[in-house]
Amino acid sequence: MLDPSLLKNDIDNTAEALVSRGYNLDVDAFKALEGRRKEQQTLTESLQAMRNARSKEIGRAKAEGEDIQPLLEEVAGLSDKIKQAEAALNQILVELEDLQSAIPNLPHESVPLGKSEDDNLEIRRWGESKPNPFKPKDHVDLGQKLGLIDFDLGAKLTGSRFVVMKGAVAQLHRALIQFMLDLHTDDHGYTEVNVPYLVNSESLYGTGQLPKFEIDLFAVNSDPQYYLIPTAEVPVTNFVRNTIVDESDLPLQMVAHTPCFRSEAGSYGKDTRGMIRQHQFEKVELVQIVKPENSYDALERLTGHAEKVLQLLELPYRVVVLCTGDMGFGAAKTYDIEVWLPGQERYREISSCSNLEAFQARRMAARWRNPESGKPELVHTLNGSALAVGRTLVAVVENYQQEDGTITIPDVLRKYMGNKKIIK
RNA sequence: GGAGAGGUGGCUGAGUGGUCGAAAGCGGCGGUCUUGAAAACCGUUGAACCUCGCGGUUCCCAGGGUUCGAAUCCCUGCCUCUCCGCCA
Repeated sequence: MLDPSLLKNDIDNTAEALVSRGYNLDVDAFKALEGRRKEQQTLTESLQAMRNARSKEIGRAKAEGEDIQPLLEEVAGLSDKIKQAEAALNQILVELEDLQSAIPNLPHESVPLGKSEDDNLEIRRWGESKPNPFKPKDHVDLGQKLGLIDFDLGAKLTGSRFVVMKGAVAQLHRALIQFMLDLHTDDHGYTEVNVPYLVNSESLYGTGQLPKFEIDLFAVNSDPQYYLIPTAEVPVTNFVRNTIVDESDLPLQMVAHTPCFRSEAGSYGKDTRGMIRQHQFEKVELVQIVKPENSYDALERLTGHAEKVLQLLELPYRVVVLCTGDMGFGAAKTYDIEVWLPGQERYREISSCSNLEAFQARRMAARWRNPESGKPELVHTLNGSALAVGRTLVAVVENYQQEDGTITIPDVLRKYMGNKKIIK
């Protein structure tokens, strides 16, 4: 949600800034609706004020033993009028809310202009893909040859875009999770949290998935309706929904490992091969709740925390800053980290680190008390994958493959795998 | 699943249907005192929205209802706690 005062007082500039990310705000419709709101609110509140004053008078008159009948007659019908006015106002407020909750965040000034991922800007690379003396296989072939990654079984149990990992690959998957959690808690100062995988619609509204992106979610047939989380960002960021955080508790830095569930509506035929795009995958997610003045420093650090995982795994990667047209709905600025996949001979997204500024905080009413103003003010929220576990596993398998199809286990993971050195 | 109790400001906790946005205490902030601190004392201290301002509106878990008027009465839902049953 954008600052409503931007829409009320500076809507033309705001609309222009939104165009850069491909969103066309209907300025005239908004202005008209906002005008109606103002008018109806003034009317409603003056009727309410009248009722309050008269009711007080009646109370006083009754206490003094006066005849209140004339006063009662005077307010007859007022109550109905107020109800009508309130209903009309609520109708307008709902329309305004619908409109406002569908508007994406404004991009930060440092974000490059662009229309699609082709306009994203690479800002650094780390590591080099080892020149292979043999033609590298992709993780599907490798996994099948080892008999440890079974897509057919996943499809039998559930359907397409599900997978079963077995034996040492399942163990590698678990080792990656533990390695990442230990790194972020021990070295980067995050608090590990374990959270629900089902959330309510309020939480999804708070982080921006609802109401606009319901189609991307899996819903559970429950009453009230619950949804499977598409990312740990949802439950963890919502820790601070409707709360005023103590200044001394900021920044909040939390790390969670969860499964993530995505319907992948609209990506039919995309990445159908392999584990890159699954309906269910696991992720280690970083979330920070910070003072506004610190949020861009925090974004750099958070991105660095995600990069550190790849560095320790010695996986080559690059960092790109997303252009205005390619950013997610709530993001003001996003860095994607892309890992080198020899099987595809290209970099693929393995992490996305975003500063949402006050966009989610406003939807969530997540605030802190600023001692300078003495007032509650909105916090800034950030999140980033560190990392997507399934894709990291793919990267390890493909980058550490040997000519005979076996996989060397990265040094930092061996202690989590009984000091095993190789998967064969 | 059965029986009961309860949800009020940062926290604890009062609140006969009518100056209640709400007593009191704690905490926070400011001050007096003190070499400094503590203690004591005095004052102050919820949020959102409308308005240049005066001021106004809304909010006592949520949503409905009764009433001229609801924190207070009624209905529904959600959540918490206690006891019983079941259960990983």
